[in-house]
Amino acid sequence: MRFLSLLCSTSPAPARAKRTLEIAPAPFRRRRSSSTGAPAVPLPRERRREALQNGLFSLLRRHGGSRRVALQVHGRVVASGLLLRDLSSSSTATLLFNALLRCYALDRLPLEAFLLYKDVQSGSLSASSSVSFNSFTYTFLLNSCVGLGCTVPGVQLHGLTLKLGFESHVYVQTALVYMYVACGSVGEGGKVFDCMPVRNPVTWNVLISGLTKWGRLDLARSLFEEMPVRTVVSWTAIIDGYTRMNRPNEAIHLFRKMVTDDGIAPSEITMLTIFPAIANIGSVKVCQSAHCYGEKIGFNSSDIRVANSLIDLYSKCGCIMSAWKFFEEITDARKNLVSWTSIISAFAMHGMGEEAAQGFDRMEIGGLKPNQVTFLSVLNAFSHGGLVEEGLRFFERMVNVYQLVPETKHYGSLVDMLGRAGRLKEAEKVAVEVPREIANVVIWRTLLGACSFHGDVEMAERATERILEIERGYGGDYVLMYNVFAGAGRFNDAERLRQLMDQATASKVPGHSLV
DNA sequence: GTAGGGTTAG
Repeated sequence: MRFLSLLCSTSPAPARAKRTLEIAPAPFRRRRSSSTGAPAVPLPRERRREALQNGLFSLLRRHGGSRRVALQVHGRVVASGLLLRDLSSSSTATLLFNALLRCYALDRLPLEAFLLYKDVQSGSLSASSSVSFNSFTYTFLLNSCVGLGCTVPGVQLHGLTLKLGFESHVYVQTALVYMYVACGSVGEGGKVFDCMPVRNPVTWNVLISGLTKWGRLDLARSLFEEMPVRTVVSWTAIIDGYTRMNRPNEAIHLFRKMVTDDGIAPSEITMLTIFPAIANIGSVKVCQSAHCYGEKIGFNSSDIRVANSLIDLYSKCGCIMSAWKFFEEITDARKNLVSWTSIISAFAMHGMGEEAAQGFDRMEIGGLKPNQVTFLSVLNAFSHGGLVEEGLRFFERMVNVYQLVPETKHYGSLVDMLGRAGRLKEAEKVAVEVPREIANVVIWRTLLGACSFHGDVEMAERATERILEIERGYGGDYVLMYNVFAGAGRFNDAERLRQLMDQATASKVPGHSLV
């Protein structure tokens, strides 16, 4: 574990760090007078320590988002015993300690946060504690708990904060609501919320976002209507809820309402939230006006995520040329891996395998390293474009050159690609070779589809067997298999299957077109 | 020196 090696290390910086960050003034370096070159009088110990604390603190502020810097500062704190000693309570020490916790909370590193807290609390870092815990400490610790996926440490902190008298502290209580709902304990979060004597918009937003995240859209909506002051975050959260629940028209309606009724300007995040809703309704006109708005307000050029999402949006609205044109307008320096993956996936959607391959090559030349998502997009492009040999070659490259472990979807794409091309034996071989831990029904369903298309009855039976081993309730499988039997003239088998389907009480939802 | 919404696959 990186943290433990840090603790044991005598070196102030973690071994993995590429370079040690320069902090002025350095702790044990003697200053030289600039005029004479003679050593200056060393600062008193306390002042020297405070200077170092300040240096580390401002370093954290400047590089707040960097995990490497946080770990380095942590290492420095441990190695130099900075939070230790017989000082009376020092505000700088507390400041530094909290800032470090904040970094861990933002970076979702609960373990590091708790170890730091424990060390200070137990006194191994603070002989008579120069650090005093305050509301900030508990806010950050609670935020660190998010992502643990369990509320146990959070519940303990909850008790502790009550004991310490933070029961009406808005920040601490809001952090509690956040911790509970983010960990899935929506009811507990609601209880804390209900008991709060004072709330602010963030408190409401935290609860609303948590509710939409867990699909409780109606409850979120009523809170949204009830809240006294709605900010852009509130609107974004509720819009996102509708988008996720596949209710794009309501999402777009709310977006318009936000701008016209409340006069609130959408943020970058609001744009990111509304794009999938626009893609869902597939309106080129709305897509274009979203593009224009982004240009006007500057999001398209200031935030690469907005630009990337626009590529995807154009593509999903059927405008591959606009997607391509917009992509090309982004300067190479701004394009990141997601930009390239988005355009490759756009080509994939439109069956343009050659273009996807060219895009991939250009990306590689530009020095970007593809990930699993990039490869999945490329494979899908080859599958939809019928470029089987290229697909197999890229799969091999993904595993051997880039050392990426294929996921179920990569195998699924291969099966689809081989199956479409009628190379059923190879497709079945891939399906059989999928590691057991990640094998799923989709792989076999894909193969069954290909068998049905190419009329291979025996293989279709084998695929159906595999599907039924895993899942029995999906009527589509029976229908496909029925068609295979019927197509081969094996009407008795077809009838037997239909009875089997009735027994399994599988139901097939009748197909319908949205167009 | 606090807290909240986050781009690509499907």
